Amino acid sequence: MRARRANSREKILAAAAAVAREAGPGSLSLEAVASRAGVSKGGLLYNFPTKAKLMQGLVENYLSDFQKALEARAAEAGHESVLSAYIKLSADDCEQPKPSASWMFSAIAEDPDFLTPIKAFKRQLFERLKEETDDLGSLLVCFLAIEGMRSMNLFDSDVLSESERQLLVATLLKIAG
Amino acid sequence: MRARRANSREKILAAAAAVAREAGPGSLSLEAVASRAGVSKGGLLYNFPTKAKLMQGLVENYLSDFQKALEARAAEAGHESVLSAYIKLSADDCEQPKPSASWMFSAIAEDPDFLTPIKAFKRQLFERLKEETDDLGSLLVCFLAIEGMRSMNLFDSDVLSESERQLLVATLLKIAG
DNA sequence: TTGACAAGACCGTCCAGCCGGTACAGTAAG
DNA sequence: CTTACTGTACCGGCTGGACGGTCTTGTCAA
Repeated sequence: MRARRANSREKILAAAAAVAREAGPGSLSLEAVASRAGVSKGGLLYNFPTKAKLMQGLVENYLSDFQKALEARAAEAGHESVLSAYIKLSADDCEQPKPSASWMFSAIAEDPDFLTPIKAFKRQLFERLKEETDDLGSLLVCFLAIEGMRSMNLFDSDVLSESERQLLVATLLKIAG
Repeated sequence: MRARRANSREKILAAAAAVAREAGPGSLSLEAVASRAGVSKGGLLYNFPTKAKLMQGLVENYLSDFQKALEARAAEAGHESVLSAYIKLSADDCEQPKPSASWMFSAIAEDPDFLTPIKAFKRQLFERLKEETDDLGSLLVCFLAIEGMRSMNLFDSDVLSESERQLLVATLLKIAG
């Protein structure tokens, strides 16, 4: 299990995300990822026997990172609700001009089912948010607005200006109470 | 311009959307589209000399359809605002369980720039909505929530139940005033 | 007959996955 | 200590197949 020089697995995952972000989701080939990770193609295939496994690894990595970040935010003092934590986390995520998850498009092209765990995660998160409020309408609006913000970031959409995004987040936090 | 049997161009566009929707965005090849459209590959390439042109046609077709539908809604009696029309139109669009625009993923994989006209269109729409209200915060929330709803539909996400979506739309219409 | 349009074989390119190698760490017998 | 063996981590050339785009050969309406 231990790697001799470094953890190739993580390097490869990071490289895959970088390639998709910088060269476009259509350019996410095994060779490109291997080269970017400073690993040979054979080495990549050793860690991820198949491209599907690589995609799966990307999804799992993304989800566990997200989970960790959300938990950290929610545990911070001064957060009255998980929803607020989610809003702030998403706002920070969308701060970055470059979409960090373009690899999702590659995954969808490969097989739409790769996103199933992400859908399940979102539903789970939604259920959790439902438990801490009695105003389902407001929650829905907030939840979907965040979804919209994330989606725009994913599509690298500069439809909203910086100040508009800030106003949006402020308004959402007010609604969230 | 006139076609001998039917309008091949539209048939091809529809076939492309159908292939992306049913076989997955990764399966949108020229041969698959041609076959689905009941046209030979040569015939397809006659109408769209290149795959890029086909994608472009898909985008333009989508945008003009959307524009027409929105204008029709906005012109209907009883609509007090374009925002309401946009909300209702989007609600109806998302009624269909199958995402009608999976081809967008193929376009992104081909070249993310294909979506530039869509971004421009959205910005334009947003500017238009801004002019009919003085509550920018509420508009942002509504606009992004719609974006989120559309995004979930696009990703074929069944995160929200039917009744939840209805409540969402009702709440949005209330916010929109 | 002609020319607009369609057919599909064909070519070059690209890529996922395979496979035969290499290097090295740990183990253990002599 | 040394030699032989084993399993892990990684390398990179190869191949078979798929796909985009070209080209030649039809075909049918006027």
